[in-house]
Amino acid sequence: MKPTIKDIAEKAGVSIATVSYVINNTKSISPETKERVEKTIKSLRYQPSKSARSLVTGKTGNIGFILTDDHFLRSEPFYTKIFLGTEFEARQEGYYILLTSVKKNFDKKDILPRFVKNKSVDGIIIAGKIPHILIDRLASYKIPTVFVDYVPAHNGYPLVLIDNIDGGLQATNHLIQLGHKNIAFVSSDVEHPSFSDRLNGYKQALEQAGLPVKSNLILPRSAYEGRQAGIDLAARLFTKNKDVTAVFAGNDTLAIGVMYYLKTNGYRIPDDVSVIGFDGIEADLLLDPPLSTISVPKVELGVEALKLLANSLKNKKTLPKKIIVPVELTIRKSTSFCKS
Amino acid sequence: MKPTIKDIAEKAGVSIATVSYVINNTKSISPETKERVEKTIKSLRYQPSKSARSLVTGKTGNIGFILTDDHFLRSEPFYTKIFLGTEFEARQEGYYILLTSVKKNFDKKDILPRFVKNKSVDGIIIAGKIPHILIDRLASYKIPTVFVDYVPAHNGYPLVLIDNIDGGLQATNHLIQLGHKNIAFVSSDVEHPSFSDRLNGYKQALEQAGLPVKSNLILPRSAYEGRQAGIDLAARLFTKNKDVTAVFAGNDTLAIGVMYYLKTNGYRIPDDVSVIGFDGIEADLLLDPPLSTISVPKVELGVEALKLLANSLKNKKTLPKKIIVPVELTIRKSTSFCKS
DNA sequence: AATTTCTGGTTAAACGTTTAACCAGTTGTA
DNA sequence: TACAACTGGTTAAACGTTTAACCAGAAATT
Repeated sequence: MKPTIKDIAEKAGVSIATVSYVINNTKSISPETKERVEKTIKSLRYQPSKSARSLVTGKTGNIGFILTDDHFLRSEPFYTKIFLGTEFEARQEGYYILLTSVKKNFDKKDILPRFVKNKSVDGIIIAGKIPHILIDRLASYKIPTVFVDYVPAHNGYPLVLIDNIDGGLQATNHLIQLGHKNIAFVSSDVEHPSFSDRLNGYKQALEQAGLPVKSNLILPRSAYEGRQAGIDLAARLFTKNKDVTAVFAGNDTLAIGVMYYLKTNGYRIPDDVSVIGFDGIEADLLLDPPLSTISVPKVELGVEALKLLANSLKNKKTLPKKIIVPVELTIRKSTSFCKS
Repeated sequence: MKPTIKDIAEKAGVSIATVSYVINNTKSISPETKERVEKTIKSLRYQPSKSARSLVTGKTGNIGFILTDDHFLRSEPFYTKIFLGTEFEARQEGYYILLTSVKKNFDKKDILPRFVKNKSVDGIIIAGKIPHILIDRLASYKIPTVFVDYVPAHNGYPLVLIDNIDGGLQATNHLIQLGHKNIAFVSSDVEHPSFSDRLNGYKQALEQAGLPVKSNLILPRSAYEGRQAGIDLAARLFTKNKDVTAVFAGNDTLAIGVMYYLKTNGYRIPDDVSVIGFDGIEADLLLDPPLSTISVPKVELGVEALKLLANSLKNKKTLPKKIIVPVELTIRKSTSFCKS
């Protein structure tokens, strides 16, 4: 049988309260007793019962992790890595993570994750863009929540974000330094706060360099998704603007679409057109040339999210906080000096 | 305050035991009382406390899901989809899933997932190949375990498997029907039971067709991993055997490596060499031509694993069972008639 | 010397369920 | 008629913790 706190108490010759105080070190106990108790705990391989504990404390020791299934299934393991970071940090902090995905098009009729309905989590981490209606419905449960890599419309939530503006700046500056003047920006959905920030970085970089911001070179959205959006945007861009020599794509998936369009239409990369992405896709031998990109420390995002949540669960009084993690320019082969 | 079973009992004018019996319908209760209780439950939005429940039943309501981190981070979301299936089915069955990854090279010094050490799961699902030492150490905890997509050396475990032999048969038959005679098989690690089964299917197909099984066309392992292994194997294969017209790769990643080698060495696919993979990678516009493959119903694998585990947790007496899920040939553009 | 404060501990209630044991009434059976 | 067997319910113990309240003795303060 699994030993209980009672077994420890008896074997160590103390009351169960003392054992509890030792475990949680929540009261001053003499060093001798403390050691004696700790020894018996070890010798019996005692592990406190989580259910008994949470029954009395009202805490579950669980944290929910929510993302949309299309994000979860993205072939580039972006959110998977964030999750990995979260789960790893959760071990340190003694939490379990309940991972659940919701439909991208979550609507009224859909049911909320079970763990929020019966409150079997102490807090929630939401990764990436999720439907607004879901956020609203979640809010009514008053469970502490932190967002990673997404800024919900209603603020007041603690956030862990990528430095998208700076990333946009770095990407654009890189192209500017290579001598490019006609630099385009493409995005599948500029409503998404990440994309709009990247666009802002792009604009700032151009202004700082004294280059004009041309609205015909900014394609903020597409009717398509994923790579197809990149193809679509590139097609629209290059049929009208023959003088574009560089493209900053809002993310790597778009960039891949753009590259696909360019290659199938006779452009050479980077000789005719330079392309840079955003997200830090792994170097991939199928991608020819390898894509220059803005690298994002995904695991760290997840770690920070959990830390933030865990802290606010302990101190109760943490103000809504915002953590911005820096990004880094990764130069590969898809960008080079402007030849025209 | 969250309502408790007591609130329900009072409002419905019965004892808490009755409420409990209604909820779990574990005793005969008159229809009228039953309805009255159910109504009050609804009206107060009552949800039984998981911790109280598991304290007395000894069941946690959780299931652990273990896989290695390299599997979890594979860019093709193979195991991610299995997980999705498991998690989805878990909702139906009322379980939560605790997902955790272990290092691919788990060894003695590494610590076991927390949820097994303090027994906060009722059962475990293990997806894909995991280190043997981990399996052994897990075994000592006597937690019901099912394996998905991997056959551990020690048997007696319930298994949910792909029909690898049949897949090998189908792939090879497809090539044979296209007129190929010199068909190679490449694998990164034939110790892995999946690969050895696929190889067996390959051999069976050849024999049934009256074709010789040539050992020089079977490359069972590589010092490399992933796509690099495919490149390595193709190089070894084609420098020695000029007459090979078709390659059956043990999985899609290998197949991609093989294709990469062929293309960069002047072979046309499928005109000079046909290539078929295994796993059912999504059609991908970067892959030229799109890869013919054996499609695996990943989500279903996960669903079946959870069902199997859940059943054995309920009936206690389920014998070690083996569930084989069928696979399907997906013909795309990387295979065609033998031209030589 | 008398009082207060601190130290290191104990006792017991509480958390919200499940479930064995019991019981009164009703129905069925010999 | 007497008794057995259901039916539909109740009572109360148990699960394994945490923690407020208490307490005796030692140390510190007046």
